[in-house]
Amino acid sequence: MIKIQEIDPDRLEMAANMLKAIAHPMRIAILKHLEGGKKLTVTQIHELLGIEQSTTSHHLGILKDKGVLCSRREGKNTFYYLKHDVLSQVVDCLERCTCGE
Amino acid sequence: MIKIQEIDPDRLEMAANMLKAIAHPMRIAILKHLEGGKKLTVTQIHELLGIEQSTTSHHLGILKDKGVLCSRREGKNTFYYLKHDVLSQVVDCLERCTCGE
DNA sequence: ATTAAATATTTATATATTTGCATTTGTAAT
DNA sequence: ATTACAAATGCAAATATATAAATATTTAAT
Repeated sequence: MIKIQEIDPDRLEMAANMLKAIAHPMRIAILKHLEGGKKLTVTQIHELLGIEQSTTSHHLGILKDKGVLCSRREGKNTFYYLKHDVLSQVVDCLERCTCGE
Repeated sequence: MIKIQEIDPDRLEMAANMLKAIAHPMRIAILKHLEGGKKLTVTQIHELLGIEQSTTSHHLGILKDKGVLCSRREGKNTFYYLKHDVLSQVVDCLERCTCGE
């Protein structure tokens, strides 16, 4: 049994940033739409969520910047998808915890 | 295969709040100290983290309010501990994700 | 080279969060 | 009842975040 976690401030900061990126209702909704390796464009997400295009782009930018999502441009479209699929499990886990209040 | 997640705005909000509560370097550090069912007092945590007593109390209050921690008073001390132990797994999972950047 | 569609950026405003100090409340001991 | 220790609260200043409107960039088609 190795104790790797001596609480490195930088890792702490990174983890917090990643979580902060996810910790927003719209961004969680985005993640849920991307579960299972799905790839969606900015427009698709903006229509699915019913929020402004620029707001959508901002949220996607945050998620990408913090290492939650990746993106790939194909012609005029940019597809976004989960970088680590486990992240959607994190969200599910959290939701289960919010259940039994 | 049941599709439970029709993305209820309230659940979304709840999950986001819980995540927001966790998404802070100091608060993640607190969770790591409480892993495995450990119970610590405000003073212990405030000394472990090297931050102000009132700041510590604030952070603990946020974590408790959002359903991440529970507390139990014993004499002059108040012990804080994880409500759902799975939450420390969430943190570990996240940290693993921050690794392979 | 123009035009149009998709995405990103800039900017401004509103709102929320973090932090520490000072204070207050709760509890136990003398 | 006074004192002492532990924890919580109110407050203010600094900082960060969210949103949307307007603008700019990128790419493809004509």
